[in-house]
Parts: sequence; structure tokens; C-alpha cells
Amino acid sequence: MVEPADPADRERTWQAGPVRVRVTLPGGRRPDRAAPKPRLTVERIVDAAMGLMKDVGYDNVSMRSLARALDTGPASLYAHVANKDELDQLVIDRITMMLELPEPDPERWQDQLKDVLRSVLQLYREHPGAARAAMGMIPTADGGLRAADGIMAIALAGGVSPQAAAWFCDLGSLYVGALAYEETIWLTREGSPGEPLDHEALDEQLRTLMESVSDRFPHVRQYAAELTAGDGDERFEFGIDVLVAGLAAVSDKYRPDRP
Amino acid sequence: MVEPADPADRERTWQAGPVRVRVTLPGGRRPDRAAPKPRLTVERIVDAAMGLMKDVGYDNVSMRSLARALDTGPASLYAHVANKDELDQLVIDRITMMLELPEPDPERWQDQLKDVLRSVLQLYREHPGAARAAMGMIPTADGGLRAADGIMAIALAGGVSPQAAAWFCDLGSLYVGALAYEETIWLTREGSPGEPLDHEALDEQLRTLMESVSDRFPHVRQYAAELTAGDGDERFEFGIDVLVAGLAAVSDKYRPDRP
DNA sequence: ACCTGAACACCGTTCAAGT
DNA sequence: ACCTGAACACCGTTCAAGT
Repeated sequence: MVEPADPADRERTWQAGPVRVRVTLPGGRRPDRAAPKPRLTVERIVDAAMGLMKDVGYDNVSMRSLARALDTGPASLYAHVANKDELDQLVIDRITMMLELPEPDPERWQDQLKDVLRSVLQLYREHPGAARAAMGMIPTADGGLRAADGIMAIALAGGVSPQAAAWFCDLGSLYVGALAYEETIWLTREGSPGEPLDHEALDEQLRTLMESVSDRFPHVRQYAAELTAGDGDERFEFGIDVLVAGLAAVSDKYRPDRP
Repeated sequence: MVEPADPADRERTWQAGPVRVRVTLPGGRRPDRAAPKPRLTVERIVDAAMGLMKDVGYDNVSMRSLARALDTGPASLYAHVANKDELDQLVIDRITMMLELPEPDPERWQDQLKDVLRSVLQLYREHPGAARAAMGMIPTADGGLRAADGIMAIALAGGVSPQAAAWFCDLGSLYVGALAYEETIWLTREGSPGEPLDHEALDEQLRTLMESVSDRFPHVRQYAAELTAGDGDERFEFGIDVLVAGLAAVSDKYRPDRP
């Protein structure tokens, strides 16, 4: 046995790099035979999936490429994970667990809600492809429940009705997820992935199209500047502004006492 | 020539059914040789794609299955359509064109906006898979511009600031698209496609999970009923309620005069 | 000009067989 | 118990060759 017996040590070795074979050992001992591949675990698979996603994008992470990165065959993964859907769930859960949730402050509930939504977007941005995997996934795992609990706590502290607060968990995560998904599509779209494509040039192009549009669409034509204004962040700030202000406005309509 | 020469007639023949070969002719004439396949056109391809999507769901429409439905090989499609992305754009554009847009009534602008969003959701529901194809697509074609124009018209008539109205086009279609996409995932998920899976049983299951959750998530536990309450329509009504009320609330913040 | 067959480089998943 | 090779039934796209 060349690899350390302690599983935690094996884990560390793995995390240092994907295909580390260690031909020469630190102590100078020569390996009498090829180092045995570390055993597969769900953790290692999820780790590798997240690493691959970051490198090549969600769409290019397949069970096969993932297996390749783990130096094994695709069939081996199925001993630890039921299928790709379940793997996606595990990845999302891992990421959601990283979400930081503030202690509810009744005076600042609207700002706190916006902060949480900003944090979610940031998490998605740090893990490109996660948003796509998250779309249409029931948050039954710990991560989703924890996020829902944090949002509920803030909204309830602010005096939002329970029903409105509950549905806002849905609405908020749907919005942020969709926005992040859209962004990853932009990033994935052709052009060297990594180099963030030229937004200004694209907006310019789009605005020209809108301005040149026939008289059938007079408002698009007149407000082409507004329609193409703002980068992702500005549009996101508008979005959460509308969402939170809207929540405050309609909250009482969803109180059982006052139908 | 057995098929009618008029292209419109050919189109009708196609639309009547996919692989109609007509071995015996209405007039009793016997076909001296196999009826020549009608020529491919972009219209026929888009028609077939929409028909297939309705039958088997977006995820199961491939260039290959589409070609099969058109009784040809996959390579043939590429003479009329650059790739699958372009085909998706064409499908979305066709569908968006069906959107009914009301004459703006300044008194009813909030209701009118909700109505338009409801119509968009209905269109997506009638064309399962369309939402998925629409996500992350720049609306540069006529359909998207027309929809944006209609929404701008209503909001501006209601006194919404141009910048808020413009960004609301984005926000609204993103929300409805994401919601519809989520729904199609539910529908596509295993179980006989077509038979809408048992929501009540699923919600019941989810609520039990939430109630049994440990003390780490007290709010989820306490408000499990609210978190699982409502079907898709009720949640959607809450969503557009928040969106439109929020738009009304923040509109003035986005006026250039009053920063 | 339009269509085709065949090929290229991929997928997710299963399953009998190995250790 | 865990892993593997090989296979099944698919993908999107290209391209030389046909009509």
C-alpha cells in the first residue's frame, strides 16, 4: 500500500490535483508497483464535477468526461450515484450550503433580502453551470431547506405575511436562478470561454437593430437606448428592487385574516 | 407528377400528416412510381419541430428525430437551418408572434400587464418545450421585438418611467419563461408524459419532509403548509402580483430627472 | 441548388463479468 | 462490495458525392 490508509489523507491527496500518480515518493522509496487508484466516493465525484464545471462549463460535463477526469470508466460512477440528475442535485446542495445567511434585523429586512439574493447570484457566478442544474429542482436536500429557512426568517422578522414569505422563497430563487442561467449561456456561447464577450459592442449592435426597426414597433424604436441599457448587475439590481418592493406591497393581501 | 404543383397545396398535404405516401389515389389512378417527397422548406421544418415538441417534449426533439419525422436524413436539414440553435430561434419567434397584445388603457395598466404575462405563460404551456428553448435567447427577431413593444406601450401609458418599463420587459419574460420551464421539467420527468403527475401527493410528501425536519430549520418546519401551498397557477398569480406592484413602486426611482 | 450516406466524435445507461 | 469493458441506443454536425 502506497497511499495513506487514512481516508481523510486520501481525500487531501485527491484535492491537490486530479491525476496525481506519485511516481517518486516523498521519502525516496520507489513505488514497487503502480499506485492504486484512490477509491471512488460520492465526495470525490461531486468535487470533480464541480471542478470540471468550473473549467469547461455545465454543458460539457458529462458522466463520461467526469469519469475520464477521475481516471475511470463511466460505468464506475453508477456505483455511487444513481444518475446524472442525482449528481446535479448533490452539486447544487453542496453549493447552496455555502450561502451565508444574516441574522434577521427587522429594521433592515428589505436590504437583507436583497443581500441574500445578491449572495445567491454570486454563488452561481462562482460556479458556472450550477444555475442550470438548479433550475427546476425541488429543494428537498439540506441546502435548499436551509436557504428557505433563512429567507423566511428575514421576511417574517420584517412583518411579511407567512404565505407571501413562503412563496417569495420560490419567486426569488427562480428569478436569480434564471438570471444566472442566462448569464452562463452568454458565457458558454461561442467565443473563447473565459474571455467575457464584448457586451458593449453587442448592445451597440442590438440598439442599432432596434432603432432601424420599422414603424410597427414605435416604442422599441423610441426607447432602444433604455431597452439595451445597463449591464447584468444593473438589471439584477432593478430586478431585486422590484421583487422586494413588490413583496412589501402585496404582503398583506396574502394574510388569511384579511382575504 | 402526382403531388399538386401548387406549393400551398403541398403544404396542406404535409400538415395533414407526416408520412402520407398515398399509394392509392382519390381518383383511382394507380401511382406509376412512388410519390416524390415534398421539398424541404424552413416552414415545413419549423412546423414539424413544433409538432414533435408537442408530442414528445423539447428534450426528445433532436435534429435526427426531426429528420425522421420529415422522412429524410439529418444532414438534409442543414441545407435550410444553420444548426439547432437557429431552429430554436425560429420556433420561438413563430410562437411569440401568436401573443395577443391589448390596446393600452392607462386606467388598467397593471391588469393589462398581468394579462399579457398570463398570455405568455399560456402560450408556453400550449407549446411545451418552447420555454426551454426561449431561455437565454436575445429577442432580435420580430416576435420578441413585438412583445417588447406591446409591454412598453402598456407600461408607458400607465405612467411608468421608460427605463423601468424597458427593464420590466426583461424581468417579466425572464420570470414567465423560468416558471414555464420549471413546469415542463415536471411534466417531462418520468411518469407517462401527458398524464400530469399527482401534485397533491407530491406536496403532501414534501410537507411531511419539511415538518419532520430537525430544529435547524424552525421556520421551514413551522410554515411547511405555506411553503407547499398553492398550485402552479396560484404561485404564478402571486409572482405577477409582486412583479407589477413592485414595478409601480420603484418606477419613479428610475427616472433620469429624479435620481 | 438541393439532398443524401456515411462518418466523426460524442452522449447516458446497463449489465455480465471480473477482483 | 466495488469496479470494469463492452455494448446499446442514441446525439449534433460535416462533407464528399450524387441528382
